Amino acid sequence: MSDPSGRGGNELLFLTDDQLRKGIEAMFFAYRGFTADPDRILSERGYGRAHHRALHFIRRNPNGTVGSLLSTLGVTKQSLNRVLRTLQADGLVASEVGRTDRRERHLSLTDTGAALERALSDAQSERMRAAYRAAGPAAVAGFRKVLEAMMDDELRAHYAAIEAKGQT
Amino acid sequence: MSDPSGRGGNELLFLTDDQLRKGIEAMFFAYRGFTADPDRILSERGYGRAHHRALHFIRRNPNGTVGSLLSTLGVTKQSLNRVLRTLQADGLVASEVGRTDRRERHLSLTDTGAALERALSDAQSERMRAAYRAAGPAAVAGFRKVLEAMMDDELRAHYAAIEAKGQT
DNA sequence: TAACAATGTCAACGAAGCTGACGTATCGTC
DNA sequence: GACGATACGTCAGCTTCGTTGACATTGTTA
Repeated sequence: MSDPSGRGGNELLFLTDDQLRKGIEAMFFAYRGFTADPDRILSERGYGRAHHRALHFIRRNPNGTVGSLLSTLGVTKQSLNRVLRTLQADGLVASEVGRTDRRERHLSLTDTGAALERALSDAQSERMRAAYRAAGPAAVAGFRKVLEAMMDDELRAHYAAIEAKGQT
Repeated sequence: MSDPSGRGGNELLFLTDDQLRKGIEAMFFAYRGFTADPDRILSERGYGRAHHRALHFIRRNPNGTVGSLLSTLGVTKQSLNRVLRTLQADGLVASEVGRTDRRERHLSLTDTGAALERALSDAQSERMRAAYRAAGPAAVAGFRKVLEAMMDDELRAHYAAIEAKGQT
């Protein structure tokens, strides 16, 4: 902030220890806000953040296999399976045997599943929208740029692949 | 939604559903990267993310009380106590009876505690620095702006109070 | 047919959050 | 000086969500 814009040398002012620390703390506090709204909805219905993530990425990649979901989420199959089992039992997620490879299971949201996903997504988007609006387009571009640079290489590949698929 | 971008008005393009979703996913993947490096160090020593947070904020506010730490971390005292107990037992954190109010306990890092905190902080800062450098000063300003707008009001107050204290 | 791959599941464990209840020391106030 | 509030610690028990390890089932492929 407040770049003294003096002259030459302190284009590096933003790499100060203090600036880095502020970034770290901002990330910490912002992530709490980021998850707060969906968490409320989820806990009302007896679900947790893990269910949210599963719903989100199933919607993002309908009819994707369990394996692909596993690798975007980055958890063990045992952990995912626990979540998936309850979502299927509750009729939010449907699983279909693969056509070409019958070992695979392809996951999709049922109508009720899609409804919950939408409720969660709306809550989170709403906060995002407010933040975006408050910060303005230029800030948003910077925001995305820094976040992308912060990912692990492997995660960035996932991210890029997902984003490339285009939107809704 | 999905502003057909008819004509003039798409300074609002950044508020598109698709843009918001990308922001959400970027946040998800970036946070994983954000915590990855410290997590590695911590698990080597048998600690978790909760210990990291405690060490971080104790260093940030040396001789702060347990209560103040409690409210910046936003967890219950039982949860914090479990962490604090091990950190004290391992000689990383010192607790001193308050001078004016003897009910209070004031927390500080010992030398070994400070050393671990520094190791964690360095790892995290390193990634932050790389991301900042890759994204550039303008992006960093935007990054911080959006993050601050994303916090809960109450958290933003905490954040502001902490940042106001100036740096190391 | 044999090897490998994709998935599901049982069991056990650990980290880290939560609620509720209770104890102790201390402060402040009537 | 007694009493209620405050700051902190702690016991017990529960939940979510991650982990490892082992094993079965079903299919694909060489």
